[in-house]
Amino acid sequence: MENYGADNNGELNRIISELTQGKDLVHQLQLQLNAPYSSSSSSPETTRDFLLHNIQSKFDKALSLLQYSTGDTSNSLLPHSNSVPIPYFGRSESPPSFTASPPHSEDSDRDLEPKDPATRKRKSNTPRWTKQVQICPGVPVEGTLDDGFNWRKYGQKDILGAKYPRGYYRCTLRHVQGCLATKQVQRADEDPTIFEVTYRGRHTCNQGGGNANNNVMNPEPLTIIPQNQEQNLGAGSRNEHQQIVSEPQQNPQEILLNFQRNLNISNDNNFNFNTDPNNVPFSTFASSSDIKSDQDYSFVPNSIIQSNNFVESFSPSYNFGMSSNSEMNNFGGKQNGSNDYQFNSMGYESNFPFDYQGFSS
DNA sequence: CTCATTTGACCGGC
DNA sequence: GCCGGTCAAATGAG
Repeated sequence: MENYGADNNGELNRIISELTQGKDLVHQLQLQLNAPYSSSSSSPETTRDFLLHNIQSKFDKALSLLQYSTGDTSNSLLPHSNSVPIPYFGRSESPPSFTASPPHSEDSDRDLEPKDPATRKRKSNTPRWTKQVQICPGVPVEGTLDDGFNWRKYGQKDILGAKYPRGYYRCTLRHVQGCLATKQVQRADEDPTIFEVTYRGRHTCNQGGGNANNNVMNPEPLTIIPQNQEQNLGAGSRNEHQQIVSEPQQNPQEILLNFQRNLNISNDNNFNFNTDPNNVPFSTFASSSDIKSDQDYSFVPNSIIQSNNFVESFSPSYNFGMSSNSEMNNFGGKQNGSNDYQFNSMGYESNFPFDYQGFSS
């Protein structure tokens, strides 16, 4: 589905070059980290910071090149990317023919008193955008797709004409901060490995490093990928765009994904290149909550598989801090004080709340 | 005990 | 009346 012309070959070489340099830099960083205590001229921290900065720069550049080259969807490196916004997505969505819901939520108690009629109106004119996420076949989906936000499932429904039920999620900070962002997740009929994630509303919460605006505009730039875990992707809040995360099929993707596979960062702060790429299944994104302390993690620049509209950069926000959100939404089990590695630039971990049972039935 | 998920029921648009 | 979206009690996990 992709045809790479001569121009793209040139771009591709540049991308490869950048990634290769980045890989070398990672290796250097690994040596730095492994070194007991180098008596070099500069302090270890300075050297590491320097290397880190360069690595980020290389990745950034490669991503920019990649996304620049994917600007033309006909030559897209993203098999199903669609740079065209799709304001209303789905087989059953109604046009925005009625007035907007008032800002207050629909959480009022329907049993105690009549609801404000408007409270249950569909949020038809709230921002809506869809992304498609493809998972690795055979890999359990029971985990999460990390989009940098914490979601809580509030419903699931069988949709007419759809094989799989649709899951409904809302921001966990809905009650705390009045964030009205919601999302719907549905497995595609045609390809069960593809999930359609429809986001509605903007995050007004402080998830994502406390910058709501940043949340709104930033899809997930970077996701941590524990090996042997399920895919963990999602969109940050951004007005109307579509994304697809797809399995590598063409050279550039393979290159990048091999790169991803080979680049790990382990929990002891060591960067590693896997010697065996087969060790890391593709797209084994995982719930942050599933991350075990002794696991290796793979950096995956989600931006390379995102909308063509973006030129993402690796944000150096490798926040290894703990999530302090008391309303953590850890689907598949609660989590209290476990290590939440925050690799999103938004500085927040979240789980993609897939209910595998629901989506696999 | 707390909190997230499940699931049947309800609500509102069409 | 149908259907999608949401609510909230029940349930279960940690």
